[in-house]
Amino acid sequence: MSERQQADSIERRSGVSLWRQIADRILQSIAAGDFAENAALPPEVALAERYGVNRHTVRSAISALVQEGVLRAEQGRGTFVLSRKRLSYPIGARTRFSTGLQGQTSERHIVLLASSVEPASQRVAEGLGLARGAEVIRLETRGEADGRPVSRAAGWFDARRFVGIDKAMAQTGSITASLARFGIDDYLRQSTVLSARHADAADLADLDLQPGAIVLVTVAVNVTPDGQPIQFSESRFPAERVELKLSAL
Amino acid sequence: MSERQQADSIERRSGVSLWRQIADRILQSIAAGDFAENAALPPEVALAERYGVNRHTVRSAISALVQEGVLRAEQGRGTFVLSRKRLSYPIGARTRFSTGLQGQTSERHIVLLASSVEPASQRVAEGLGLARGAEVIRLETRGEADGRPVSRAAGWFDARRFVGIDKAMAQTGSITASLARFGIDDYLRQSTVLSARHADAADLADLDLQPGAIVLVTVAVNVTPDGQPIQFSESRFPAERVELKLSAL
DNA sequence: TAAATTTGTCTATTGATATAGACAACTATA
DNA sequence: TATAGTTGTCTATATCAATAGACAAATTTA
Repeated sequence: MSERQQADSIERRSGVSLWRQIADRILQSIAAGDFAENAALPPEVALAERYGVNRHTVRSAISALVQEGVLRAEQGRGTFVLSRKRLSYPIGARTRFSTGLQGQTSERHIVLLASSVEPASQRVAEGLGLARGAEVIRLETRGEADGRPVSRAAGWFDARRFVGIDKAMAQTGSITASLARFGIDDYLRQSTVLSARHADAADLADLDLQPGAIVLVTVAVNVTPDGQPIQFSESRFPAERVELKLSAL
Repeated sequence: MSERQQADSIERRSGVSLWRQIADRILQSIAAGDFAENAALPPEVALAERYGVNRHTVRSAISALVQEGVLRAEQGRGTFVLSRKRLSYPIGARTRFSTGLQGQTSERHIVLLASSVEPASQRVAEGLGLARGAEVIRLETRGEADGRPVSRAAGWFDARRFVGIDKAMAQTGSITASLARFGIDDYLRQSTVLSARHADAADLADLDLQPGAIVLVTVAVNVTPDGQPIQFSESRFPAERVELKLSAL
């Protein structure tokens, strides 16, 4: 955002409090690289002037970001960027969790939170090419990198074809490895629909977000190389920690 | 979102007012197809109960959406969806504006808002493979569909190679047609980085949004079939009106 | 026509948000 | 060791957001 002016004005009586808007701006600034690692933010009075608000309002914004682990404030010294760069999450024909984040983080893994068998809803059935109401297995997972949640996904699989995939997932911690047990060595992403919205209560808990945060939502279908649908998924990413990099589709 | 519970609870003292959160939910519901065209929303008391808030809070949310042109309230009858489905904006190797939206809208076009010559910033230079500070032409455009803004983009081109592309764009109203004048019959999308954030003051004005809205941001590079970069762009989409569909090829 | 349903308006009260000013506490530096 | 610069805490006040209740106005249905 280096070309655009740092938005001069902030919207009042908008439904979004000023401190949250300012916190968003600061996050954007950091993500845009306006501050070096461990650099000091401008002093509170300067920020207050820049955004045209009271110093206390800036303090509210900063304290939210401190709580979030993005900033560290030291009395007498200043407020410093703890530099949490946004992860660049690749999406392409062969989207995989751990391979995609290689090099960006030292540690990453998927946790299986829950699994269940349920009748397929309309859109799941459509995505998987099953009859509505057919039994599907749902896996609820969370992706973590360096101890911070970076994704929260629900994946649906044909229950008749993938009996026990929940246990495989629990053991291996990998969708790819689990599918391999069913003879699927390769799969491709057929389609991805992407949207964004405010985090709801579930997102806040799942992704360890502060209220008012934004989540990126992808709805995708994975297929075998010959076009047979095997997985329907809805994933949510915290927009403040993740960007999606669309590569060679 | 048919599988997920209609968010049980709403976040309080979050920096985002309850009425805005509820307005967001209603928009999601509509986009998810929970209401048919011209269908009536549940009555205010029912919505209040569902979201666990006072009826007046629901009314604030509804009045914001009425102002936005999404709903129409009629005393004694109910509140009706004016059905503005989200456009599905395709992104793939051959992303074009007007072809992509075919069939979804009756009318669509790009307006050239401004153009200028400027030295390339760091990221523009990198994207176009030029030296930092090299002269580039910037085109500011807005995409409209059925009279509503659906995108707002800045595109940068090598000023030495594309002399007069601003005039071509003004005449043709099409990037593709303008590039054709420079002998470029085909181009591909090399990379796209996607993020989301709250709309800033400029977004609100450019995209005719209400404060608190969310914008999807893509930063992309277009190249000729032999890999020569020709365009660097940053586009912003109103998340409430647009979803991005990532298509293979 | 009467009753039920639904949106619209009004008053009142409480808590969160934002502004304002003053001063304490801590740090770096001249 | 002063001094300037910075974050932390406190009090006070005004405005916005949310709740609560009552009733009016319009529409649909029995």
